[in-house]
Amino acid sequence: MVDSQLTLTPVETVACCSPLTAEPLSAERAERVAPLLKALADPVRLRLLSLVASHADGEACVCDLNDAFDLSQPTISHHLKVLHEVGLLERTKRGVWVYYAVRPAALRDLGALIGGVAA
Amino acid sequence: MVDSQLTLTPVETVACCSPLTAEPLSAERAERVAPLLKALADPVRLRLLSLVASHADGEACVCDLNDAFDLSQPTISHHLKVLHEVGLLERTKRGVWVYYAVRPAALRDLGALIGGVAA
DNA sequence: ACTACACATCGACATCTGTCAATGTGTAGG
DNA sequence: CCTACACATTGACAGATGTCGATGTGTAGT
Repeated sequence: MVDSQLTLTPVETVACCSPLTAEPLSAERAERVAPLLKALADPVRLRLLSLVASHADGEACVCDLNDAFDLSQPTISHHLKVLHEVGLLERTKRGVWVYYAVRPAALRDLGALIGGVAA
Repeated sequence: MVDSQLTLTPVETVACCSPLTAEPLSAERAERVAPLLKALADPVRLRLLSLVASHADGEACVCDLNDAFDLSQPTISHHLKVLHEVGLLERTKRGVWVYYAVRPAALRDLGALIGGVAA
């Protein structure tokens, strides 16, 4: 596993092309966009992403995120992994702590794809 | 069942407030936004929505949509129902045919929520 | 080394989801 | 009425998903 350095994350395949409403989405592109939306389509992950995004330096420690939910630590870890694998969250380890940060471009592109705002 | 006349569709609960990145999403709001994204988070439904949106008059007959996929008619009907229930698609019956049309505002608001463009 | 801590992974489980074949419902023509 | 057609609903089933407890991994302090 080389992580997102060499492999193209789903989010990177969205940063192009016209919005949903402009022309029929090809089957291939739909298959690549869907996982991104699937990653977002969960209340906990939505809140996690929002929490990280609206944090002070645009990043948040897992320990903080854990405390914000009535869920087990493995569950939070799982959700963060999903958001990370899809390319919506960056992962940085500093000492014992792990920090997640949003990729603003990812959200912007996805929003444009759905909302129809010119990319 | 009174349909979307009296009950508030998920999509209508999104048309407000600040984007994900502005401030932490409340648990309640996350619970209401997630179903919308869940409805979108499927390759077939993405293509259906895109097909309808980019159709001539902004609406498309189910018969046309059926032909665009290698899926059974009930399956397409199911996906259209999901998109309709969540408020992304309007449903109109004319004679024997049923036409679906996108709600532009719904997509715009959802895109703004994700993309961070001011609502 | 040992312990404590932060986080990830694993295995198991109940629930949700996409799909189909079969059937139902309503509309229009003969 | 009876048939044909467009679409919806139902029931069933395999596969995906969210959750947890238990365990693994790596880092830092004593």
